[in-house]
Amino acid sequence: MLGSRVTTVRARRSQQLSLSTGHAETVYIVRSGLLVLQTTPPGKHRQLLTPLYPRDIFRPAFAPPLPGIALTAVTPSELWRLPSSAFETLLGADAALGQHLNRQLADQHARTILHAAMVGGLSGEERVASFLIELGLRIGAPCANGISFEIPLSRADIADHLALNPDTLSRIMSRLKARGLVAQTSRGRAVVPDWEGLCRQSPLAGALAALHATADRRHLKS
Amino acid sequence: MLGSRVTTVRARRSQQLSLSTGHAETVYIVRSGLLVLQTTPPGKHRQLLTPLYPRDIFRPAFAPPLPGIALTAVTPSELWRLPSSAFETLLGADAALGQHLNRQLADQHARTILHAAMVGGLSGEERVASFLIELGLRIGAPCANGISFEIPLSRADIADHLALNPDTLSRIMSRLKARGLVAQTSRGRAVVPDWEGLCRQSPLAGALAALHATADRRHLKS
DNA sequence: CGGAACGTTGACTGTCATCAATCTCTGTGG
DNA sequence: CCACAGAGATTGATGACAGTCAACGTTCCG
Repeated sequence: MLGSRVTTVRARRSQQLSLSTGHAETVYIVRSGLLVLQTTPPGKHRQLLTPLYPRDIFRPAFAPPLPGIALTAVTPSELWRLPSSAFETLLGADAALGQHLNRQLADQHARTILHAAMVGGLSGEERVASFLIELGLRIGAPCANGISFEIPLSRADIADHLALNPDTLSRIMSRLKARGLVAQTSRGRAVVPDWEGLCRQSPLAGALAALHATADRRHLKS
Repeated sequence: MLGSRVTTVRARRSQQLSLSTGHAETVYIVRSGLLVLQTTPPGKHRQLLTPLYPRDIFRPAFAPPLPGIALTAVTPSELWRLPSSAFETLLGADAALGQHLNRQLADQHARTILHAAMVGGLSGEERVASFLIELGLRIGAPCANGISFEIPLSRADIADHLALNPDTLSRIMSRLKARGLVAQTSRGRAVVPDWEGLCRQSPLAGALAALHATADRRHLKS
């Protein structure tokens, strides 16, 4: 019934999606790929505020009016775009669907709060551990030596997400590698040989598992 | 029509509202007062994650499953409590009302992201300035010497909200006072003689104004 | 093979947390 | 009304952690 109002949008790596289409607000729903909401204040470091995974819902109204705010694709992505009026119809149309969407929105809200708790309360090392745990839960797959996953973000991206300096991030990663908690196979790919050990590095591991573990990844919840 | 399912709840200062009522999730709507979502991880500092102002909506699902998470009243507060099923009926029942509630939820989401940007990207002094701006926008009133408002939180509360140490916060406040950007009349009450000057201390002043200025406080937006 | 982007590492600097001593409010009881 | 006690706030000294700058190493591209 809403088919005609839904557009499929494809975004290349680093492509930015417009947030302010003026009067008619649009809603995006991520189908595949990874995007981030980022801001670049003048004279300050860029910040990656919120990662968006498949099934996540994004409305421009979620983005505070910060200078240089933009929704950017980290990996090639596919999204649905629909007018917010259509989205709100969806929320009300079918009770089960509406409940599901509300649940999804609440989850995303909780993830944002969790990120604030991470950045505000944890040391650099704990933040990096938490980030690796999040990635492992989201895109990790068990392999011979442990849990393996692609790291789709560059060093600078990760640093900007964790409120760290790229140099500091590099040091922390070296320390984690020295302690055998992570290993790097190739550029942009990591293996976690000791998942439990990594989880012990982050006081928020439990909350991360609750919010990021999907049905097919419960094996990581330990 | 939903009257029978809405309960009015009163909370005293420091009173905690239960988050996990088990199966039937409840939704709170703040009528008056000020509350915060806080967490107290074992062996770590408490964190005040999100302040809740009148008209704000809170669902337990917004709270990530952190250790010691609780919704706490900072000042005596009054809330409406209703089952989440009733809330979702509200969302769908009336298009205008649903749109308004969705807009409110999006605003709160944006505020949470903004807080993460504050804690992650600003120096201690900028964070304190941002906090004072937020309070001024929310509860400030013009008076003879500038904008005046009550500070409902204790020093330790503010520090936990801004991811600062209470001692450091005290130092920063002293510096701001020395520069004439804030003044204290009595305990727990502040006056901002130079609103513009204070806004210049925070790179996020504009975003704060957009998200916190209510219709009757546009005079502060400058 | 060369160049550019990215990552690593060391030395130094600045900011903020910690600890401890002192001071200031506020409420209470004599 | 004053003295006192206790909590909270201020301030100084010190140390740990993360940011900055700079040099060097790696990877990936033409």
